[in-house]
Amino acid sequence: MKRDLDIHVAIIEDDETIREGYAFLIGNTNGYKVVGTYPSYEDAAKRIVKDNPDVILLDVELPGISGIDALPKLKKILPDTHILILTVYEQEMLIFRALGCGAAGYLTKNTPAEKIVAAIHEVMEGGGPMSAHIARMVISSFKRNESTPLTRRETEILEQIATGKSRKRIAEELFIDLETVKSHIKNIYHKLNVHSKADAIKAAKDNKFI
Amino acid sequence: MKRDLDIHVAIIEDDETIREGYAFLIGNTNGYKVVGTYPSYEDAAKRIVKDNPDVILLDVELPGISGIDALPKLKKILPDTHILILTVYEQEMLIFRALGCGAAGYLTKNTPAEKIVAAIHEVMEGGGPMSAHIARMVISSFKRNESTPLTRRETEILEQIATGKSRKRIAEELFIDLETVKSHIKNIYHKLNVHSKADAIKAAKDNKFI
DNA sequence: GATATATTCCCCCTCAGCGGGTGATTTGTA
DNA sequence: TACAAATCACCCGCTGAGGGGGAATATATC
Repeated sequence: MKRDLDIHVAIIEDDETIREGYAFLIGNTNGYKVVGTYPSYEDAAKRIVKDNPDVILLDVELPGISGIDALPKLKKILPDTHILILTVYEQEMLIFRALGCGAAGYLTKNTPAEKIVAAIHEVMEGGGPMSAHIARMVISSFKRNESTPLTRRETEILEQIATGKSRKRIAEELFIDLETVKSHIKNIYHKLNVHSKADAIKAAKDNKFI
Repeated sequence: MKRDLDIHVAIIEDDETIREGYAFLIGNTNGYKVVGTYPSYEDAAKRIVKDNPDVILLDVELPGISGIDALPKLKKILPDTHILILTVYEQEMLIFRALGCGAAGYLTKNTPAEKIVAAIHEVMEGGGPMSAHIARMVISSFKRNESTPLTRRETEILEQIATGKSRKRIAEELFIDLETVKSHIKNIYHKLNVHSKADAIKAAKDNKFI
């Protein structure tokens, strides 16, 4: 067996039973090798660079520095390593923050063992494994509200406003008069019941009109 | 067999071979029933409401109205139906537009048959099935650039600017002086080589600093 | 201890932009 | 035909934005 071709996996997880369970599972799967298991980020930081894993399974609820906070630090010392979040939490905040910090995937702990191994493989192949509910939440974050009180033109102009453009510039780029833009903005404010750009943007974003 | 408990599936796909292939595959899987197959949106529009599917497999490259443009129309006449995009294209634009229009999942056509059936099931269970590469692209869209020329405070303030807030309001909300905010903004503009809010927001977004 | 860098605050200046009121016209579409 | 959407007009007050200086604190980093 060519150990060089194995996918090197590291596990950061405080619960010993779970940690050793994953290690056993992955270590005994052909093509995978566990190069390190650590109960916390602090422990991992000492040895993980020389262990040099291809993929890290990272728990979120760790003692000391949380998994989320550890993520950017790990990406810094191991830029080419893929990090898979593994957690019981399904809070949007955590998910988006993790993905924003460069997590390659996000799995919940009820994920069956064989799926975790498959996810590691998927990550190495350029995929982005996610648990079903996570994926739905991620997709939902893209979804616009289909029932907006704004007309098409109003929505368009509000989007321009949200990019910080001045009304004059919007007018120029849409080939309409400044007065027309002002008119639209006035109508937008009335419909959204706001009195400033910032509040309009916030209201529209909260309701996913834009 | 209780037909009422089957998942009702409709297929909109112009290629007859593929369409009938999917129909055969899904129709012969226990728990699934194909209630309609249509070669275009125009054809589907006539009958799909009374066929009343739970899930629609929607091709993107359709004659006449494209699948993407058909998506919002279908969501309008069948608000509770889940729509799965099935396509050969992996263009970001298309993907995000489809997800923004309320697609429940996005599969590429090289997806093996059994995975498509699994995806339909996943959609009904509240999941959001995506092909591996699609998922990675979606995840990447969340990812920030880790190397920004801006300091933490500058990034924070630029984010506030991007929400349309005035400098005064930002100062109040961050409990700092207006002059401090002005100072930071000046530094941001210098670093990004811009001279207005709009350009700063654009430059930062393009480079994923925010 | 010296050197940067980040963060904070201060003064000056000009000009364009913003928010709001009250209208009208044309163009589709139901 | 009646309605909504989109366009343009002219009024007003005022505050906000952008840019020119400079300078005092930390807090690292060397």
